[in-house]
Amino acid sequence: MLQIQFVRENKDYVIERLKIKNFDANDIVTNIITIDAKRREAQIKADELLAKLNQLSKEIGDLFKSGKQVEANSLKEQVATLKIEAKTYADDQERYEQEQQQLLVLLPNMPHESVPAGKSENDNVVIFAEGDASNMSEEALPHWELATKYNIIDFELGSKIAGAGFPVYIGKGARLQRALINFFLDEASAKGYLEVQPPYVVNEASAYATGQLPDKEGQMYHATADNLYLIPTAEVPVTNIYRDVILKEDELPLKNCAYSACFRREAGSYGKDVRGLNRLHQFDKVEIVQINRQEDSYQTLEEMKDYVASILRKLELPFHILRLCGGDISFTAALTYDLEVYSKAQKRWLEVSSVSNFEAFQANRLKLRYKDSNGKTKLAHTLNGSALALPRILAALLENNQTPKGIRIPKALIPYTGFDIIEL
RNA sequence: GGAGAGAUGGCCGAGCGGUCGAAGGCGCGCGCUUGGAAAGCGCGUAAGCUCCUAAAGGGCUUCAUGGGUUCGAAUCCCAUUCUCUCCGCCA
Repeated sequence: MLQIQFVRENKDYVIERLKIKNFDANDIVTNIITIDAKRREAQIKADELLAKLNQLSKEIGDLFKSGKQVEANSLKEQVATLKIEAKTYADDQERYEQEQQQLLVLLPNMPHESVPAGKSENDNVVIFAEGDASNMSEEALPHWELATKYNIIDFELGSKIAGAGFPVYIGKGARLQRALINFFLDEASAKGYLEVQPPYVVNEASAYATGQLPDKEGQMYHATADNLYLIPTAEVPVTNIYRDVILKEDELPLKNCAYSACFRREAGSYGKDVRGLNRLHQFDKVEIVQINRQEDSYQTLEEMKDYVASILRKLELPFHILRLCGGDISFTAALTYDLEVYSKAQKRWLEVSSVSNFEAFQANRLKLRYKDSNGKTKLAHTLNGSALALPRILAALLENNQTPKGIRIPKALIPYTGFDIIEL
């Protein structure tokens, strides 16, 4: 959520910036500013009357104490009418506040200067590429066929138990999952990220604070009996650790990593995108989160991007890094890098990580602040990224490492898997 | 799930319906003291909104959350959430 004070003081700038995201903010911003004026007007009136009420109440108290019952009672009558008046203004104020809030949450975050204009993913800019992204022979199998051939993932069995998009991993497949999770967590810990294990469900307040509610309600599984939501990413519970928190400056940067299962309804997805492991309702992911000073957040973003790249390198996967254009960047992000791995058998790039700086956009809703060296309280900048999501990594590993003998396990993973090949 | 007790500032903890944004302590910051440190002493130390060009200063709100009673609520009443104790159930 953008800060109202900033929007009020930089109306044209905000509208201009949001055009990069192909978002026409003119009407909303104009509306917000009108309501903001009314809101403050109502507050001034309400505050004035409340101040008077407080004053009179004190006088009444004093009068009672000194035994002047009659005067006290006549003051009481005055107060009665004042109260009604004050209530009207206070109600107005609250109503405007809510209206303003409802509009404010409709505004996306402003993109960073370096975000290229563009309409769709086709306008994203490749800023880095590494590894051999050539295709394999025509006999190469896509991962869903490899999964069946080697009996390591059973998609039908998952459908029987739960539904489409809930695969069952078997034997070396299951073991490989566990290896990847441990590998990712160990790498992150070595890089200074403190490991946390959060709940897999969150309450309404948490879902609102990170912006899943109200707009993405349909994308989350909802346990209605207890009004809990299954997390779509560990970002939600981990970021909420810092809801309503004021950090000390020397605690920054704050680095957390977390493994969690992630649950997404993915309503509206279809076709080749959902084939095999490409899009699941339940998947595993290790998430990295950083909280930092405003002036340091972009350096942190580079560091996080490079860190994720280093893991892909260790897994010997060909990848490239995209700077997302205005049309493809998410609602909440100011700048996002996508890391995509080349899947040689599907002959396409698979998004395996998204690393973003949200600047103060999330922190504003979260009320996540820090005291700087002057003792001033400021909104922190938040960043996060997948490091990494398992299914597509698994897909690429299976496809890219298929050989006539079996599926080769990259060196870095062997200590975790305990085997170096998946054979028939 | 049943019965009871509780929720106060960064932490501990006090708080007859008015003088309480809240005693006292700890912690933290600054200063004095010291060769330096500790101790000691002094001062300071919540957040949000708002008025003011800004600073200074003022106003309003906030003692789990939401409502209510009252001229006036941390204090009384109701609901919700959470914590603790006992019972029940149970990985």
